[in-house]
Amino acid sequence: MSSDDPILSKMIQKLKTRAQLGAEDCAAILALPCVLRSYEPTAYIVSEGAHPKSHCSFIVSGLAFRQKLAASGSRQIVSIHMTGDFLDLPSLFLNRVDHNVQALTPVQTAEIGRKALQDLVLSRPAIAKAMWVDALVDGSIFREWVLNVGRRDARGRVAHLLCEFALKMKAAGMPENGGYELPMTQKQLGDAVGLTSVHVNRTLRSLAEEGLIERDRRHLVFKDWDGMRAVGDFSALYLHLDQVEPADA
Amino acid sequence: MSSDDPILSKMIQKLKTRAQLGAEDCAAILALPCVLRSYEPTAYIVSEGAHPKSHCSFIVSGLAFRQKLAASGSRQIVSIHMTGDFLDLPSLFLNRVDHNVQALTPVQTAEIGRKALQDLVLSRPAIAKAMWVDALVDGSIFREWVLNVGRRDARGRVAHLLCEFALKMKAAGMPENGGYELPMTQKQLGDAVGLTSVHVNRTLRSLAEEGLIERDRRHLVFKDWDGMRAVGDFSALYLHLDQVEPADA
DNA sequence: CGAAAACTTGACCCAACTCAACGAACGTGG
DNA sequence: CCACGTTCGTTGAGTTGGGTCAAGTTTTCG
Repeated sequence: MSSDDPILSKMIQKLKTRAQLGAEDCAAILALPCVLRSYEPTAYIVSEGAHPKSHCSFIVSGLAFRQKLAASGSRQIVSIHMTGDFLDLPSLFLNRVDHNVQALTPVQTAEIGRKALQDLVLSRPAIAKAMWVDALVDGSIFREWVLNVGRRDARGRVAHLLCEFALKMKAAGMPENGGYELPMTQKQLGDAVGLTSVHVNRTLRSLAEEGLIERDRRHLVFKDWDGMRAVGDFSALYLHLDQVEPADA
Repeated sequence: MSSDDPILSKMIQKLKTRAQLGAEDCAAILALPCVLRSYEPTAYIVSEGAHPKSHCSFIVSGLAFRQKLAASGSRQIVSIHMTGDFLDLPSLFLNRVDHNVQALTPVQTAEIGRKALQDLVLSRPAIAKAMWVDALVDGSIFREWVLNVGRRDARGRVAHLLCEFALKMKAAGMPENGGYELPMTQKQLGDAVGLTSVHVNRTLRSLAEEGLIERDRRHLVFKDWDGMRAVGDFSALYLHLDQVEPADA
C-alpha cells in the first residue's frame, strides 16, 4: 500500500463524517497496514459461528448485507452496508460472530489487522470517538429496523426502506438524482423487511400506482418524496447524518 | 457518595463481565462523581428528541425499557434493561436521542457526568474495551430482535423473549430458580415482539397447554427448557455472556 | 440462443388483528 | 377493612393482511 493510499483515505473520509479528526489521527490511519480484497455477489465476507478473524474489514466499494437465519430456514437481512462502512466492528471486540455478511454487488474491502485497529481505537481519542459514533449509529439503525418490522404494515416497511436507501446512498456519495438503482432483488427486499417476495412485488406496484414512485426494472424514481416519507413514517433522525456540523463536546 | 461506593461498584461489577479491569481502572470508576436518582414505573428516564443530557445513567436496580413510536400510534419496545445496563450509551456520543426509555418497575439510576464518562472511555483502554463490548453486545441483541420480529411466528417470538429474559435475569443476578416473575404486562410483551396483547395471551396459553411453561399470575416456571429453546429457536450466542472467560487479545 | 433467475399475477388460505364483553387483581380513599 | 374504579387478563366471533402455491413472463447471463 503506497503512502498516499486512496483506500485508507476512504476510511478517513468516513470517520470525518462521524467526528473531527486531526492531522496526526489521519496519519495514524494511513499508516495502518491493510490488504485490499475483492468479493463477487453472494460471496461470504464474514461467516457466522467462526471465531473472529485476525482482521477487520471495511467497504471500499460496493454493497453488502448482514443476515441471520431462523430455524425455519427463512432469512432476515438485518442491515445493509455501503462504501465506508465497517463490516465487522462486532468482531473487533467480541469473541464470536453470530451472523453472516454477504456481498450484494461486487465488493472491495480493506482488511485491517484486528490488533492494529484495536490499538488505534484504544489509543487515539479522536478516532475512538469517531468509531464510537459509528457503532452507536449502527445501533440506532437497528432499533429503527425493529420498529419497522415490528409495527408497520407492508407499504410502510417498504417505503421506509426505500427512503433509508436514498439517504444512505447520498451520504455514501453514490449517484442519486431523485432516484437510484435498487441494489437488490425483491426476495432480498422481502428478507430485509420481513415480507415475501410476492408481497414486496405487490407493494411496490401499489406504491407506483399511487404515483409515489416510478419503476423501470430495478431503477427507482421518487415522484413524491413527502408522500413516501408519510407512508414510510420516515424521519432521518435515526441515521444521525448531522453528527459533525454542530461543534460537539 | 462515600469512598467505598456500592453504587459505582455495580458498574465495575458489570464492566468486569465485559472485559478485564485493573485496580487503577476500578479506582478511576469509583472516583467518578455520580448522583443516585429514582423513578416510579412508567416514568420517563430518557426522552426522545431532546438534545442529550449532560449526564449518562446506568441502572442500579429495577427494570426499564426502550421504545419507539410509529406514526399509527403503536409502540415498539426495542430493548429491555436491568441492573448494570447503561441507559444512554447512545447519547454519550450522539447529538440526538431518537427513543424513549421508561421505567418498568421502580428504578434507581446512577447519573454520571457525560464529559467525565467520555474522558474515562477515551483515556482508559481497559474501560474503553469493556464499554465497547457492552455497546457491541447491545447491537447484537438488536439484530436478534430484528430476526425475532421479522421472521418468527407468534409462539417463536414469545418463547424467544421468555428465554432471553431468563438468561439476562440470571446474568444480572436476579433470583431465578427455573422460573421468574414476568416483569411486564401482556400489552408490553406484545409491544416487544410485535403482537397484540390479545394474541400474546393466546400464545402464552398455548405454550402452557403444551406443558412448556406454567403460569400463575405473572409468575412463570419453565417446565421444559429445551422445548422452549426449540420453539423460540433460541441460542444464547448473541448475548455474548462468555466474553471474559477465554483470555482475549 | 438457451437456461436459470427474477419478476408478475391470480386464487386461495390462515395467522394474527379487531372488536367486544366479561372476570380477576390491584390500588386508593373513605 | 371494605367498596369501587381502573387496569390487566381472558375468551369468543368475525375480519383481513400477508402468506402459499402455482403458472406465466421477462430479464439476465453464460
